Amino acid sequence: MAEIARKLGVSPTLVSLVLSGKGNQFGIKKETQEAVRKLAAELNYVPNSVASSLRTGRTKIVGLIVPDISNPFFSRIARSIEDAASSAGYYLMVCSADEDTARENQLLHIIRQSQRAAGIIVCTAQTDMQPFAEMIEQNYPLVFIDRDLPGLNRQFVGVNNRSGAQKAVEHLIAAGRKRIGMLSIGPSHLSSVRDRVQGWKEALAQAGMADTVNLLREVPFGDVEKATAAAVKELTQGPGAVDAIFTANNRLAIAAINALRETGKSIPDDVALVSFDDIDVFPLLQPPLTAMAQPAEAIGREAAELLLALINKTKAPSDAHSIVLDAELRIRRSV
Amino acid sequence: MAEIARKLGVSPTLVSLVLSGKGNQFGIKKETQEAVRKLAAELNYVPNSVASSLRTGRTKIVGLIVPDISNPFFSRIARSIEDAASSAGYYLMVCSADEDTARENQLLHIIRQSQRAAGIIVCTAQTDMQPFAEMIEQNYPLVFIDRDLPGLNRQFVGVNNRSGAQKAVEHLIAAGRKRIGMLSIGPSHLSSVRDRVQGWKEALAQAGMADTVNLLREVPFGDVEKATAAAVKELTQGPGAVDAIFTANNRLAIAAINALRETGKSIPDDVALVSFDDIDVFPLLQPPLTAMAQPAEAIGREAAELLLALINKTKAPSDAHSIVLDAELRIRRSV
DNA sequence: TTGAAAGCGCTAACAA
DNA sequence: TTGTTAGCGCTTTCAA
Repeated sequence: MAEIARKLGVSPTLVSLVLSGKGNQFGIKKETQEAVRKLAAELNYVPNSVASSLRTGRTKIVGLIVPDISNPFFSRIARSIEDAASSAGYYLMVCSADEDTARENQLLHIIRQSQRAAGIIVCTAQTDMQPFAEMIEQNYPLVFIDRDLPGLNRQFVGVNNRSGAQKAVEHLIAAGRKRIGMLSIGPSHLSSVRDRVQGWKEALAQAGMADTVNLLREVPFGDVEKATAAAVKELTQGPGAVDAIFTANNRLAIAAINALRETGKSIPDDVALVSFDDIDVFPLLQPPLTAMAQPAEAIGREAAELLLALINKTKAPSDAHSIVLDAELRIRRSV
Repeated sequence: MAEIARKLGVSPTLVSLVLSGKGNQFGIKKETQEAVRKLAAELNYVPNSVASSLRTGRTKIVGLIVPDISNPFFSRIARSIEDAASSAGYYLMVCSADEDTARENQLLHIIRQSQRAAGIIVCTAQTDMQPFAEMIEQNYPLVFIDRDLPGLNRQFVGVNNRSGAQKAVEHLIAAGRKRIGMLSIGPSHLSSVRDRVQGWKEALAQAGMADTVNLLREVPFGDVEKATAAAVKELTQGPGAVDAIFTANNRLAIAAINALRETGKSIPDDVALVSFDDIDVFPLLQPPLTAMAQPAEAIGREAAELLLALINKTKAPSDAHSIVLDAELRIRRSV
């Protein structure tokens, strides 16, 4: 910048003003502005973002904390956040916390305190509100996605897990299924998982099948494949065997399919299957899998827009706000 | 930092020295060091990374430019880069360039000039070496992944596409297939795609089947589904119909499966199918799909380590270096 | 064993 | 319409 100023015989201030688009506002002559812009382009000048951030106290980076960026659900969200952020001149910093509360808190703290990001979008693994409450109180821009912490005065973007799950189970009931088991991750305190289980229960209750709520099986995070195999085996055997399974996410669905094949059960003849969370290969399976699709792109876009509004203070930080999108039942042939 | 110094009655210099681990090197009293560290912890002090970066000219961010972070291949790589980077105290900034050369160059230029990242790992969409040549000459830390630009004095991490493709096609030949078509993306200048086509050709030639190189069909980026359907239809019809198809990536494989189903061809009875690039659902298909698996995690890890070495100058930036990993044939039942 | 002072490159208040 | 000056929070050199 100094070089431009020197070559043009003007002050660095003027150059800064012009290049940050405040030329007219400060009434700088059109020709001067032209000259500055021309020389900047010739020299391939790009402002040092570090210096600018230090001076202004703002940074053009959006932080994203998710359990695992290699999970397709989160990488799709990341992509759409990136798109929305980049049209506003922001970049995306991605962190995987691996469902580890301590790691997540460490990331939250460091990213914020070190001024690495102007705000954070988080899919939290915890139920402890305290770390977040503090950030929110201090008006740090923060948006929750997918998993909510409803007690907080927070911004949230996610899907309607309860009604989505209900819709999925109603579809099974409408197809004449009488004993509908559920495979979930757990024991879980995560709002998304809890709400899906809740939706399943409500659908059962409304159909007068409340007595089958004992057909819930919770599989630990760490050991999905083996534990699912065991749960499926148990659910599909004996006199009280299920004739349908509803899974809380795509990983459980995949594990369940494998387990059903191993035990020689046919889908949908012996057991119907519906997954919450659709992925692009489910249509390719035999039979193609019926699933609740989540609008990952919309979640990312809405979350990014909300965060940018908070950063730019176009949104009062204090009013709690939820954007709840609908999941869509994609009927295929596994029911 | 000033606060810590004031409360302890020492200078900011001393605090900085202690907290950046140079306490012993400067011979600062153990007790003083202890006191500084203790108070810093109590105050939850985290250094302002922006100020530190401005002063030192270094930043603890690794830039990653890929065509699309929502593609599972790249999100898996991103995850492993993140892991390697974060153990060295670095964060990951992710940018999707969407196979758009102009966008990619803009990102490269801005990220570098604005000092946003200490180095860049890139899966490039272009063949123009000039933008890269300049960066490399100026010793900017740069590592290529997946797609190489072999004329350059560069660092590269990827898989052996040629020999991998050859292995896949040899597997088809060993199974008695006589007319092996290939579906590729194109017309493509990308090293990875080119090398896979080359491997296919070489395998054919070595088996005395060089006359079937006309069974290559190139599908444009933008329109994979429809163009693949057309290509598959053409390849599988008439007297010269193929009895096997080798696809250059997983998206083409998925499109090919759909196309084969639509035309009523059975896999593998009518047409055998092998995909380059395995994804986690291929084993679930009927039949489970034989594929060349790429070690995405290893690619990310090696690339991150190479980049960090460049950043820390433990590696002389001038010596070109390639890490070429082997793809692995996962034999399932589509052949 | 510790401190003073300078300066990274930019921007914002104030002055001219 | 433009320039001067100060300072963001840290690190590094040099001095004590």
